[in-house]
Amino acid sequence: MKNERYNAREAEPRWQKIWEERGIFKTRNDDPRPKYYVLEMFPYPSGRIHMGHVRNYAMGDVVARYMRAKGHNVLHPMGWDAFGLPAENAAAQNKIHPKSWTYDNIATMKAQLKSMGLSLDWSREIATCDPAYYKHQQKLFLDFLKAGLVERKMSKVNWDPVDQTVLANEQVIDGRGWRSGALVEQRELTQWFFKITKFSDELLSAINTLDRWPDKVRLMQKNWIGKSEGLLIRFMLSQNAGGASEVEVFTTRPDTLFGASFVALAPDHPLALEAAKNNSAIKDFIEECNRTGTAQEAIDKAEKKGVDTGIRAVHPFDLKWQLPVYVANFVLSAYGTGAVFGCPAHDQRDLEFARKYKLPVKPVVVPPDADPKTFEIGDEAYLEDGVLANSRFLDGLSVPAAKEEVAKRLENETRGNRPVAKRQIQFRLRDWGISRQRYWGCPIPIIHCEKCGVVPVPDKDLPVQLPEDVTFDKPGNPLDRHPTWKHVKCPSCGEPARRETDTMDTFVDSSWYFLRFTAPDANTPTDRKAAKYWMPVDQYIGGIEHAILHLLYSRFFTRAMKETGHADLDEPFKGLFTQGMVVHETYRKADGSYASPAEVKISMEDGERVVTFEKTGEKIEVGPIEKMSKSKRNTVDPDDILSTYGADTARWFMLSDSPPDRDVIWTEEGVQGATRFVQRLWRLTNELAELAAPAGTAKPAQFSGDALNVRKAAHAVLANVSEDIERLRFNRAIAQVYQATNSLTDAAAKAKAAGKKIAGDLAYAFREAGEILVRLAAPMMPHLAEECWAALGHKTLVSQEAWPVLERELLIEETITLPVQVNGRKRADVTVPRNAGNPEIEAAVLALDPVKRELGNRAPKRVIIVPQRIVNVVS
RNA sequence: GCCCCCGUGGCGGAACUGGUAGACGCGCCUGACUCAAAAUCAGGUUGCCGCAAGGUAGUGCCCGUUCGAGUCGGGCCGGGGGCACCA
Repeated sequence: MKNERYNAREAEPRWQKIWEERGIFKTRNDDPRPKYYVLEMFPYPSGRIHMGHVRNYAMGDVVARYMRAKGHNVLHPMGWDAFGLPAENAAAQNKIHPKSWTYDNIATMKAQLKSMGLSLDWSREIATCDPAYYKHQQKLFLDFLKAGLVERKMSKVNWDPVDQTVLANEQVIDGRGWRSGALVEQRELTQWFFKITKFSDELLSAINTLDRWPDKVRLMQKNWIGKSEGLLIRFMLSQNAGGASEVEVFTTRPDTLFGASFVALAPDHPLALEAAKNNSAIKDFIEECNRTGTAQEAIDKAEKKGVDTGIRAVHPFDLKWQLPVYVANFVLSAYGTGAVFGCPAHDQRDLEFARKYKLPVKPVVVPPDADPKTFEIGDEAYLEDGVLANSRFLDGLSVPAAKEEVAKRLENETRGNRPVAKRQIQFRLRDWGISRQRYWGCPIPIIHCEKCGVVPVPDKDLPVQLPEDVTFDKPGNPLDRHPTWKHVKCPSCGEPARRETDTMDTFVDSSWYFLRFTAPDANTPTDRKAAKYWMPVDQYIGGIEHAILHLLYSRFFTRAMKETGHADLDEPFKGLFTQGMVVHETYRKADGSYASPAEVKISMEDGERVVTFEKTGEKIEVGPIEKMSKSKRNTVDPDDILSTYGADTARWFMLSDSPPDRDVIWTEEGVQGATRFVQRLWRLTNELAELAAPAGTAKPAQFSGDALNVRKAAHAVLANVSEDIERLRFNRAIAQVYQATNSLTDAAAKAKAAGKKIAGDLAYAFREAGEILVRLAAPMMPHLAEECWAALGHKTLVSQEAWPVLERELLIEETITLPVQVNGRKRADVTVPRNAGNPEIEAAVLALDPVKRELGNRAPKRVIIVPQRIVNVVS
């Protein structure tokens, strides 16, 4: 045994089989131990797993195995985010049915995940495309509908002409569909919406309770919800314009009202459209704005443009003061009222607009130390805090006081029986449109009847199943053109009616799967008892790309499910961790084409790294390190890695090199290092198996010398690794394991070199240290750890062993070595008893030669002693 | 344009609340074993001066606070990410 190399290829499947046969990762809902729910974002079954998955699931598995060893009942499930457009695209291209394409992919990827040796409870596996899952999603939809959380409304939608589908605003990137990249068109459609805005305020304020989320994600969500407090102000018009006698604007800066020099309307504001009726310049301008639309946004950014409508608005505080009303390209119709008053001195966009059209620029807020008479605005608006000026009764007030004063006065002034202004809280967040004109999604369980209108599908008829006989040869929705599927009888009146042919956004599927995992076979969407026991997810791990949408929708869903009696909590994810990407350097051939890592050969010549194309020997230029992608050909296939090096090596390396929230660079050398360590730990374990006391030997009463040192080192590492895993600092945990391996290897070599038979306390210490080391490595390298555990003479599985118990007193040293500085510069070390008093330490320090040399004949001015830390002598 | 994050050896990165800068890994160099290679083992590896002991500079740049700054504050420079022309 001793001289054999560890053979991962043979050992890994063997241990996986044992784990599976004994069902040790199956989790029960009625286990008395404290619960711990660790979840990684479930994958889309695209075909094969990629390195990002390996990293993500390796992290989750470390947490799961660690918490299990710490005595928790751990839920660690896996499933498939299985609906979505790629399946339909594959169907259209390769004549494979989306269902078989999806399930084939699931089978492949499941086998890949299994070869990673993850401690998953596969009995809870979910696929969102399974009618057994989406049946409950349809029930949730209907319950939400009943509870007033679903709404059907006409709305202008982003139409993706390539995917033939509607996109949410958040799915439009630079005016293009986020998947297809096609230019998005505007269309009017009747859509189903989840009323997420009902929870705007709560979703925002509860972010403050998510203290185990990354600050970055919390900030992104806050910005996305976008709360702003301001004032709605009515501006009377000097003449009626098409029946309108006023225009309402929203502002967060009512304090700057006396600096107003114009009013601006969005291009599709009703008043703008009215004004366009008999003014071709306005009409042309509006058309120009519509034509350029969102796609031209970036180009338009530079220039603020507008057209004077000729209409004049009356200043709310001065009936004689008239402001020109413009239609402007920089005013958004979807936000606020679609109209603003322009205050050029204190808004950059307004300033640029005013300069272009020679409108007045009057500062009304000036820096506290500036003279209002001479303060002028140049190319930049003044956005800082300051004191009000040129503002009549507001002069001298602070900005908040002025805001308050304006609000108070205008609220109390009525014109046409209504107050001139009212306070308003405005959110950027919009309702979540979920209708998709696609086949491969969860059908919306609604029937449209001529007589009865919108009729929910009765619960007993759920699920509304997708028909399987569909074609993908034409664009558009196969459900809509299916010959029979949509024709049904109205559940209410029995007359012929038709089904809703839209399916749900796939973000719906992933908004509650974490709840379903707690009772995957329940015949209601959730088993409330199980959900109550397991939720919230204690540690959720996934990519930063889901920082906004998926997480926000899940937070909404959890609240909506609470309101409809399916759950008992608001926040689904107590701890969130967002991992970095896996990146790899890129290789370019002379002709500019990319080469894959598998095709190149890397060698060292005169200390220089030389990369060549293996087949032809041609030189390769090493390009920047980038996210692994097919187009750059810098991907590494997990299957190759797993079959060459084994799962433990792949997992180890994925966790070792970089902090988990940062990108990790995949390098061949790094993997080699990891695989070397596998062998080192295996050799050390076998060495220890010979040197150490047999398993089960009674603990000696006393330890001294090397035995004590071995124990101290082992327990110090134990303390650090435990803390590092708990804080998800896997790279540090691994560095600690390396260190422990080094010191134990040295200690073993020293003991052997001494030539005496190792017995007594040292033999025991070696066993203890070895067993600690193996268990510390186990969450990261579970297969090797099992093999080592067996080699140490155990019949049990290390996967089921408890975490080593820390003996804290071993961490306390009797003497401590303090660094000694003179004037902040390290000059020496001093070793003193742990509880030495300051005078004692000072005396010892001043007696040191380097200190005496630095001080010369002078007496020290001060001696600063930081307990247990450092001594600094100031001369 | 706005907001956020990050700059530490040849490389990835350590350094808890201000307290020995460079843990650990990779790479490289030297040596041992070997006919040779791989594997393994031992030693070295921030720059500069020095045989060495040691000294000296050093965490993107400048300034400040402090007995003491990679860490805190101000101002720059560079890189990355997010976004909303959001009034």
